[in-house]
Amino acid sequence: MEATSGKIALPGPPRTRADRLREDLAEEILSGRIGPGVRLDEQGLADRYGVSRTPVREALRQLAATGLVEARPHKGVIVTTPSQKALAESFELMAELEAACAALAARRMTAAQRRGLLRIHGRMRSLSEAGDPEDYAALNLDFHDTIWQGCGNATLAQMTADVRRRVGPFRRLQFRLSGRLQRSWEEHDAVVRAIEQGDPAAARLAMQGHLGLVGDASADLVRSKAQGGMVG
Amino acid sequence: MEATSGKIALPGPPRTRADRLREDLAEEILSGRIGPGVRLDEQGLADRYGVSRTPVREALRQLAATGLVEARPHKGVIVTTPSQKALAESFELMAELEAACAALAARRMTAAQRRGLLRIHGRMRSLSEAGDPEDYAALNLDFHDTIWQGCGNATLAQMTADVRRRVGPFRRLQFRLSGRLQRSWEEHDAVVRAIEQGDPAAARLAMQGHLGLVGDASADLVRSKAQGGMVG
DNA sequence: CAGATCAATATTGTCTGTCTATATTGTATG
DNA sequence: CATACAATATAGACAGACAATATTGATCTG
Repeated sequence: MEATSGKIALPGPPRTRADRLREDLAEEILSGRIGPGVRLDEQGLADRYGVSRTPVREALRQLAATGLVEARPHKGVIVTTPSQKALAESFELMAELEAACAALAARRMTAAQRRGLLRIHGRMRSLSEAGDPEDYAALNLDFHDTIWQGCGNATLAQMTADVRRRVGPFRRLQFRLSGRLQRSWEEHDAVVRAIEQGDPAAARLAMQGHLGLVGDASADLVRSKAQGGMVG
Repeated sequence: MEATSGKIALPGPPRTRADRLREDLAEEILSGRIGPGVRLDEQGLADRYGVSRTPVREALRQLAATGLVEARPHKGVIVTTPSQKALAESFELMAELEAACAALAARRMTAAQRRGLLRIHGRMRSLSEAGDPEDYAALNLDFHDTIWQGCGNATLAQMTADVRRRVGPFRRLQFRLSGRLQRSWEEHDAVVRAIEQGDPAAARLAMQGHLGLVGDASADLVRSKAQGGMVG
């Protein structure tokens, strides 16, 4: 998967330096190596990467357009530090998008895609029983990716993937992993069953339930309480 | 509403020339004055706007990041011409987002927001009966905007507004207006009633029905048939 | 000594000019 | 007539400089 725009699979490697720079920076930010709030100095980056300021500026503008960094005139760009509120909103948005994918997937997934989903789902069962959070998390991405692809709407799939990527670095702060694998697998199971039965509504609800946002008050709570913070 | 990023309300006017240029160009594209497929010459734009190539390039990069234009290395940027498939996908995405907004609004709208919605809804009834598509369309935006704001999730609201704005120039190509006002108002009425009753599921379904994507085969059709075309 | 005012500084925004790389076009040649 | 190659135009990138502005630090005043 490509770094910045999140395009699923591009033919050749990108050509311009600005593109490469943008992807490098995006990767460093999303992996946490650069970290929120850090200021990105134009000349410094130019020196570090051995290019002039021109491609650096273009890369930064593109990153700013994706929301990964924040640029204010004459003050430079900094890696965005989402507020608690903004994070909660993004999680909720992600849940809605994933749920929409699941609902559409229940109607449109091809037989091959369903087989693939079942295969992944089966492997995850073993990992959940064995208690292997590492590999489980890796396959988890495949699981969701299969559903995204199965929704038959590349635009929606792309947007869902993008949102998930953006909140990715902050997921660990909100989820406790240990012991949750079995629970997670059971929630996945509900999604898989709904898709198998071709029941969009059930698939939507199951996915929303999996992402922990069915009727819960957490989002509403954050919404009413947390006001301040930075942009996201 | 601001032009490019779609931010709802900014305090001061933007400062850098690149920002202004980006907004001007976005406005010209969204209003249809520039039109899909048109090539945007850097030097030409620089001359036209009395600036150097630098801010022009940055503006174009930002527009490319939003998907309004498409930039390929050494070939210049052109206004994106979404394929039929991409358009259908965007409409479906918009419907899902609007439906999510409606569902959340049913749970979270404040009393004041509900009053505002009812007020707009009432005025639209008169316009629909009078057969005034012009004013009806104008108020229609307010109607949906009220629901976006009422969902209590600014991130979701922003994304919904952005998607709607992007497909805006193409809506007229797919919708026939005359005689549809009454039907539209009735669909709105279903949404309003669901929100009034605080029924998220009903609100979601009503909104999906309003946007013409409940169980219909149009999207699936386009998906299976239309393959070619340009990016979107 | 605390606080405010203003100058020095650093960084971004922009310009100009130049050079290079690549896509396109046109021409010549087999 | 088709292909290969050269000419051209434009985008990508570089370099240096200046302007605009935010930040910082020093100075001055109460």
